[in-house]
Amino acid sequence: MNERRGIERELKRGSLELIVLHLLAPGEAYGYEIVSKLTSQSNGTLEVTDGTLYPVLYRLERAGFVHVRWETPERGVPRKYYRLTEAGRHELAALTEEWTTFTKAMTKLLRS
Amino acid sequence: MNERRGIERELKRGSLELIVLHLLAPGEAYGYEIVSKLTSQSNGTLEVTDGTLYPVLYRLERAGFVHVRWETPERGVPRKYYRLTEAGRHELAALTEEWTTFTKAMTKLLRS
DNA sequence: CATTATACCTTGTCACACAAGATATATGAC
DNA sequence: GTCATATATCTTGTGTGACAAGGTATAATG
Repeated sequence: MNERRGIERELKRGSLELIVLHLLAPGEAYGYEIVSKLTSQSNGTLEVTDGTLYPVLYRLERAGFVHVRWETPERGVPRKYYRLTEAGRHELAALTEEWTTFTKAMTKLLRS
Repeated sequence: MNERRGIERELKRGSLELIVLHLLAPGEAYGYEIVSKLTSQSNGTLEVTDGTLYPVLYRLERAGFVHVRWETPERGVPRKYYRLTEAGRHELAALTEEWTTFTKAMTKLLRS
């Protein structure tokens, strides 16, 4: 009881979209790949379940920030590849800016 | 239309409790005072409305992280003063740790 | 005396991270 | 052969918390 659910779940809010856009910046990637990458790195701090990621990707697509391409290999499960659009790059820049501003304000406060 | 609501609202999630605990660390304070302080400083980045803050304070009280004291001056509106408990100080330390870990992971990712 | 500032509280809305389910194919173990 | 695991996608429901928008009451100011 008293679960002590931690604040990581809340901390990710607003940051997750930025994380995904950033991961797509170097080139295209598919959903499962992003989940695996986030799970393996950063000691799981930025770990995300697939049930969380897929809605994010859908939102990004809906907003025009990513372009989607299906790839169906001769053997294997089809993959959905995501690639940043021009609008997506602008959004990435804007979110990075917002995130940095907020974090700087927090850091300044916590040091006072 | 297309409101572009920004991510600041989401970014505050999880951080706000930490902010309040931190502001109470030097000594007691009352709600309206905290709202004013946050509104005036940090270019409004960490600005909070009273409708947001009071529920936070209530949650902190409920969890035993703050102690509450009413002060009714001979003239003027009564104020509700909040002061950290020992459990509150531990929570402050724990949240600071969690926040720092998360932010470091994000910073590392964004630099890659 | 009407407005503004101080100081508190409540209700309803919205967004989103996540758990828990589901589907389908390929591979490896026994 | 079949049973489990890994790959890869998606959906539905739940809980949480920041906020808008309302409310009450007192003191100061023009």
